[in-house]
Amino acid sequence: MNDATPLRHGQADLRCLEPHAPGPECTTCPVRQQALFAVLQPEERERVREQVAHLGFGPDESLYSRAQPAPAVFTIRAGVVRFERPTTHGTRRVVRLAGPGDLIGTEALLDLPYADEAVACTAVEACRIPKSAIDELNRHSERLTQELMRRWQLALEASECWLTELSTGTAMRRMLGLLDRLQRYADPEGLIWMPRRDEIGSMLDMTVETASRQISQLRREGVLELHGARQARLCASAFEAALRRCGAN
Amino acid sequence: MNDATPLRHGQADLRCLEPHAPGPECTTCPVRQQALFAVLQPEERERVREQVAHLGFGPDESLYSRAQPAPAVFTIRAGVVRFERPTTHGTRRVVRLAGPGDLIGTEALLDLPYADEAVACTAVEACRIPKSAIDELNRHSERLTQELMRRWQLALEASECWLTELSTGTAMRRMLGLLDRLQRYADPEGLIWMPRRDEIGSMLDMTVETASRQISQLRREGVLELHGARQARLCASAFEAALRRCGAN
DNA sequence: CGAGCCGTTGAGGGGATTCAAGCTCAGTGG
DNA sequence: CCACTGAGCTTGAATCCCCTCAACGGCTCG
Repeated sequence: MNDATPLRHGQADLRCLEPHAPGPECTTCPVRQQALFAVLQPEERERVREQVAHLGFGPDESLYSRAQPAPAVFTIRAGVVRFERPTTHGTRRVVRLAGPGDLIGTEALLDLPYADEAVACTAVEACRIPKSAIDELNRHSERLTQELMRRWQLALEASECWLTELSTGTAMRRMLGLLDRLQRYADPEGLIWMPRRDEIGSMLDMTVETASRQISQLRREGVLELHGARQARLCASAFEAALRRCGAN
Repeated sequence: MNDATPLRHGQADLRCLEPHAPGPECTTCPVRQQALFAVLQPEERERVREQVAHLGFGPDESLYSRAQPAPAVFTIRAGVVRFERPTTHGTRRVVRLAGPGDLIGTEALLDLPYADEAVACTAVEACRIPKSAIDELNRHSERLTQELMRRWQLALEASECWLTELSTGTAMRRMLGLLDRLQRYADPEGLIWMPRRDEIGSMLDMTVETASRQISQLRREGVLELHGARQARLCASAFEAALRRCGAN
C-alpha cells in the first residue's frame, strides 16, 4: 500500500490525503451524523474546516504515542483503531477499540500527554483537529462542551465494558466477546476485520497458540468462516449456540 | 455499626449525617484541596453549600445502582468505593476503585443513568451534589467545566490502568497489583484496607480459594502482615522482591 | 449451642501455557 | 525456475497454574 517499510509500531508517517484543501468533505462525510461536529452550527463548522487535516494510516501505523505531547484530537472516519499501553511486565495490552464516528485523543484538550498509543488495525481515515480549534469553539458553543463530556463518558463505558466482557472467564468466552465487538465494525457485506493471532493475544491476555486454538475450534463448529487472512464472517445462530455452550461452563 | 441489617448489595439507606445544616464543613473538609469545588470562588461555593448533603455509608451499602436514574454526583470525603457491573455470565466484576477526593457518578450530568453500581468498601463519607447545582455553576464557571473534563479523564485513566495492571498475568501478579493500589488509600499509620477474599475474587477475576492462597503465601514471605480481618500492612522491601520474583516468571 | 459466614488448606482435574515441530505463503536472489 | 528465508498460523505433547470440590477451624450471632 505504501512504498515505505510497513513499520510495525513505528512512528506515524502522517500522510495527508488532502493537505490544505479540506474541500467539501465535511458535509459528505460518512460519519457526519455521529461525529463531534454534528452538534455545531454550519457557520461554526465552516470556521474550523480549514484547520482540520484529513489523514490516512496503514495497518500497524500509530496515530499517536503514549506520553507524547498532545496537540490534537482525531475523529475516525473509517477503519478500526486499538489503544495499547505497556504493562509493568513489559508486554503490551490492548485496552479499547475505536471505530467510525469515535473521537479519540481527548487528553489533548486538558493539556495532558496522550494516555495510550493509538494504532491503526485496518486502513484508517481520520480527521485531525488541533486543540486550538476546539478551544475556540468551546468558548462559544455550550452544545460542544456537552458533547465532549458525552464522548468522555463513552470512552469510559467502552473501557469498563472491555473489562467485564473481554477480561473475564475462559479463553473461549473472551474470544466470543471479542468477535461480538468486532461485529459492530462489520462492513456492509457482513465481513468483520480479523486480527492477527498475536493481536488477539494482547487484547484478551492469552498466548498466540491459545488464540489460534479457539479460532480453529470456532471454525470447526461453523461459528466463524475465514475469508482470507484478515477477514471473516460470523454465523449468528451458531454464535448464539457457542455463547450458550460456554455460558453453561 | 448500624442498627439496621448489614444489607449486602441492598439499597442504600441514605443516612444523612447533617441533613440540612451543612455547616462550615466545606472549608474544613479533609479533601478540600483535591475536591471538585476547589476550583470555585468562595462566593460560588457559598451558593451551592446548602444543596450539598453530607452522607455516610457502611461497608457493602451502595451509593447508587447501575441503570438507575442519576440525579446527583458524589464527592468522596473518606473511605474506599468500588464500581461493580454484572458480566453477561451473571457474575459481578469490579472495574474500578475510588477514594477520598474523587468525583463519582458524573453520568448524572449528561442525563444518563448510572453506569455502574457504586458500593462502599469501608465506612464511607460522601457529599451528594445535585445535578442542578453543577449545571448552574457550569454556566458561569469555565474552570469548573474544565475540571469536570479532567475528572472524566481521571476515571478513564483509572479504568485502563485497572485493565493493564489488575487483569493481566498470573494470580500473584494481579494480587500484587491490587495491593499496590490499596496502598494509595492507606491511613496515616500505613494500614491498608484488606478486602474480603470474595471481593478480591471479583476484582481480579479469580476464585476465593486462589485469593486466599495468594494472601497466605504473601504472609509467609513477609510481604503482608494482617492486622485483624479488614486491615493489613505491606513491607515495602519484601513487596519489591515479590514483584521481581514474579516478574521473572 | 448450632447455624452461618469467612478464611484456610488439601486433593484432583481441566484449561492455558510452554516448548516444539510443521505448514502455507510472499518475497528474495541465485 | 527453485531453493531459501522469515512471518504468521496451526497442531501436538508435556507441564503448570488455577478451578472445583471438599473438609475444617475460628468467629459472630440468634
